[in-house]
Amino acid sequence: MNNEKYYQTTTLPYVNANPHIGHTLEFVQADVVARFKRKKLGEENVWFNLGADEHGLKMYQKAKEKGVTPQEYVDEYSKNWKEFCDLFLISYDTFYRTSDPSHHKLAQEWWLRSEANGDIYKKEYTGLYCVGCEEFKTEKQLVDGKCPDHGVEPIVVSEENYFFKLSKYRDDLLKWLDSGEILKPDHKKAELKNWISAMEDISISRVKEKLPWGIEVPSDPTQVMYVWFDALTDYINVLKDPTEFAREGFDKDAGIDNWWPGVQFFGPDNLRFQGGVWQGMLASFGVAHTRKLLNHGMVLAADGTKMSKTKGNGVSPFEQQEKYGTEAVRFYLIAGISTFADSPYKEEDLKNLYNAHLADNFGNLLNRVIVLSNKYGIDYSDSNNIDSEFKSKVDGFVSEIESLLEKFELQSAVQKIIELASFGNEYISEHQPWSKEKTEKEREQILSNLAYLIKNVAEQYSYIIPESANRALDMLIKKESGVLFAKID
RNA sequence: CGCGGGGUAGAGCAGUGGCAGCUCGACAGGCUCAUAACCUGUAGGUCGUUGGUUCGAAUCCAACCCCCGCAACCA
Repeated sequence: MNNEKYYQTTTLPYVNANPHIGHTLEFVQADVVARFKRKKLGEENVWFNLGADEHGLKMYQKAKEKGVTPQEYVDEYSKNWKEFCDLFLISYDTFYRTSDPSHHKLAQEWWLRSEANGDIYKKEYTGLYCVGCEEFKTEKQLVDGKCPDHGVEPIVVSEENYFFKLSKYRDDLLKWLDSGEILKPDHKKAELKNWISAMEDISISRVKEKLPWGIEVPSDPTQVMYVWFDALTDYINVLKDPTEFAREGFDKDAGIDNWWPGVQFFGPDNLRFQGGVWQGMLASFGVAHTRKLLNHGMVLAADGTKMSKTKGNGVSPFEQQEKYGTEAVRFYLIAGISTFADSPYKEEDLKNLYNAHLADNFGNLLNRVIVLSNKYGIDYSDSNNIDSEFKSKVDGFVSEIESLLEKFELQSAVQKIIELASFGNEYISEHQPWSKEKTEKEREQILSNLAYLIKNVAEQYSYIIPESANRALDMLIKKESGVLFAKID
């Protein structure tokens, strides 16, 4: 029995944001790994967490605008996020919500622990405060010294906040980052280390009067925790108390020690939070650092620049899904988008890659093997008919694919799956089982070999396109010919 | 001189001292079991610019040009 346990989490999006293509990339990447790990380690040994960050000023303001309570507001939005995950077949085990009472309790416990370690202190903070926005502004946010939204000069306000001694952990974090292959991609290390070397203590609370929607500081009811401080603790809180957040049938044994340290997926803007702030917090809590930080790239618009609302060059995951289907989008995000580097999202590429690799290469191979075997009445299901040399070649591909997946090199892994399917097409062309010269015995061996190859391709594809891959296996077993992947025009 | 990444075929990328590669796209031939598919082959690149080191540079060094991200709700 394998007792290795694997835990991974994505970042928690602000719940009032609309899911965009970057979230889709992060979730799909994480989902592919989770599905792979479940296959290798067993369902019960894999835990894939996802969730929503539900506190903060934005949520509070939006709820007020809509005339609903913040809780009602976040309930609605969390539901949308879950639907988004379902739409893209994201097989999370827990969907964590920071507005949940159990999260409040646990976040407060961590606060007290950090405080007991002498890492939290009170300090006066002075800043430019816009009364209209009810928030502090930085100099750069101002236009001609005035708030761009309200056209009013902000006033200088001082308030007392709690601060976290992040600077205390600089050396610890720098040492940890050099202790192994912690961060992917490697070239982001310089950036992170730069930031860590200069990191200062951070404000981790707000005056409750100004921001009633948050978690109370345990020792001071006039203050609430700053969203980052509470939200980040989710990654380990869920391991303590998963009951409220788990999918039906979830029965994983809880406890940090069983599952942590885990693997974290996050985007480019989160590098300093996940790699710096959160790691400092973990050190303060006396909990191990993250096992692996996976920093995916940014999905850029087709012209290679950042997607933005003002430029109107954004790509909506919902539109893409409607246009091409869930699995085509999933496939493109893994096969066409660089796993760790910034990449442009081009619909033309999505179509080409889908047509070339799924319809023409794999889908067509599947169909031709089934049609041939039906035509000649061949049973390819007997594994004794598989040629051993052929089998070891296929197995070699599979082990290469798996070792790439172990290293989270998702795009390279798909390339290998594609190569394996191509090998099938080359093989069938070379051996021509349709030729009149072939004996039944020869046809049986050729088609058995190919059936074995197809089965393996489908199994590897099942992490990326789970529904189609299962359908492929089903068609193969039932010898049911047909078009599995229709071409996209 | 804020920090970091990048500039290689029409497109997306790999290649960190030894004959310029991969996928897609384009084109030609072959095959006919198959989804106008598949197989084989062809075309297409002064590797951002200039200078240097070297027997030899896409790769190392220097300077410069250009693009992108972060710094500012945002994966």
